[in-house]
Amino acid sequence: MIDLKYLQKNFDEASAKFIKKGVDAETLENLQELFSTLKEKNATLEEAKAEQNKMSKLFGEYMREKKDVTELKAQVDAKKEAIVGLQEVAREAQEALEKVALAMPNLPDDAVPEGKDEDDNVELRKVLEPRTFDFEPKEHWALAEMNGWIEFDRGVKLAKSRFAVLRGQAARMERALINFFLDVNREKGFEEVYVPFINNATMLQGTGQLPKFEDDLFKIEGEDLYLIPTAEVPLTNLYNDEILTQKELPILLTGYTPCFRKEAGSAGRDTRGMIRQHQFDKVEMVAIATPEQSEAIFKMMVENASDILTRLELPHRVVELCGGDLGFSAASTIDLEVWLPGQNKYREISSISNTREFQARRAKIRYKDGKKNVLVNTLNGSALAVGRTLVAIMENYQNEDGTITIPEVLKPYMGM
RNA sequence: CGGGAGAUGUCAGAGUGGUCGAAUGUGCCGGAUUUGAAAUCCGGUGAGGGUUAUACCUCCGGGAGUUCGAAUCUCCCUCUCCCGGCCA
Repeated sequence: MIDLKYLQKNFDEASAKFIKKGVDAETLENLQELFSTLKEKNATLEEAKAEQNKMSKLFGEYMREKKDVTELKAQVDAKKEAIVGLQEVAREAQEALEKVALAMPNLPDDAVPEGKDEDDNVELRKVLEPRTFDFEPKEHWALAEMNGWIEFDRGVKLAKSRFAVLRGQAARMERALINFFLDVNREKGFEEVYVPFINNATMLQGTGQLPKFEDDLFKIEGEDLYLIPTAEVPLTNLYNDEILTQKELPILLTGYTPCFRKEAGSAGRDTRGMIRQHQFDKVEMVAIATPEQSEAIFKMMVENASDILTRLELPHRVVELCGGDLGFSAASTIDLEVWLPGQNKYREISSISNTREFQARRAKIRYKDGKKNVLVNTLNGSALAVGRTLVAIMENYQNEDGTITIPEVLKPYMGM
């Protein structure tokens, strides 16, 4: 959630920033209006309540002194009636504000490049040269079929489209990758955590998936529960509504979870292969930090994800997202894109974001700085998306006969 | 799923209609004592909103109700613990 007090006090500055992220000025004005209305209605209501409280106290005194209370009672009754109306007005103002405020994206950092979509993202650097092939490299779905690694049709049979089955070596490599990622993250100081794959609506609101993106989530029927779309949700919300001590920050967490996404709105995109599935594995990094710590941790997280790709000898590039391509909760994001020779392009394999206080404000995650409670900064990033890594290995490590060489670093993880 | 008990501040735990945002202990912070530490003593210490700052409002699991007044009474829900069933 954005800081409404900041918006109220620095309206022009905030508008300029929001425009970078594609929010129009009208929405902002509306929001500011709703906020000041709420404050006004609340003030009126509270004043009335104060009067009622005062009279009730007096009532107690009258009783003790055995004075007549009929007149006082009439007064309180009248006040009570008035309060009911005022309460309704205040509640409506509250709801109107929340509806708009919870749907507002985060403000982008000042350093975020201008731009409206992924074409305006800025490539920061390339890591490792793509290999040159003396044959036509195949796409992963062709390799999957040749090796019997992935069964798309049976995945569809078991569930529906965009589900797949991994078999034999592919299934083992999936598991090897998870272990490899967790081990590297642990080396870098992240604590390994195992969490529920189903979270309640409050948690989903805390990290920003709800209320705006309900259509992207798998909901459990008849329950207030959702399959998680990313481990960012449970890992960050581990500290939902908590006040941490400054000593324990930063908290660095890593965890493996499957992720479930409806992929609403991406009909027709990446329908072939394993790039975009309803269920996929991911190892996630999450950091809870003070505002002073968050920048350095952000860089460290990017380096770590890049390092994992390097250890797998997978060529990739580091891309800074422009304002228009930033996700809902992010103040700044760096994507890692891995080279896919079969598709002849770079594809996203990791996305690392600093949400600053945006999620912390929604999820009420604070720390004690002296006497004051201060919102933390929360950061998250993949290290890495497992299915897409498997795809990248297949395409980059393919041989002319369609076989796939196992990357050196994975051999111990696959009992080789 | 069936039976019983419970939900209060960091935690433990009192409070059963007004002077209770809440005793006491504990934890934490500051200070005294000490060469330093432990022990001891003194002081401070829940959250959210609101205000320049006070006032003031809200919160004792959540919601609805009774009452001039609710942590305290009534109803519903959720969760936790114990016993039993089922079960990886």
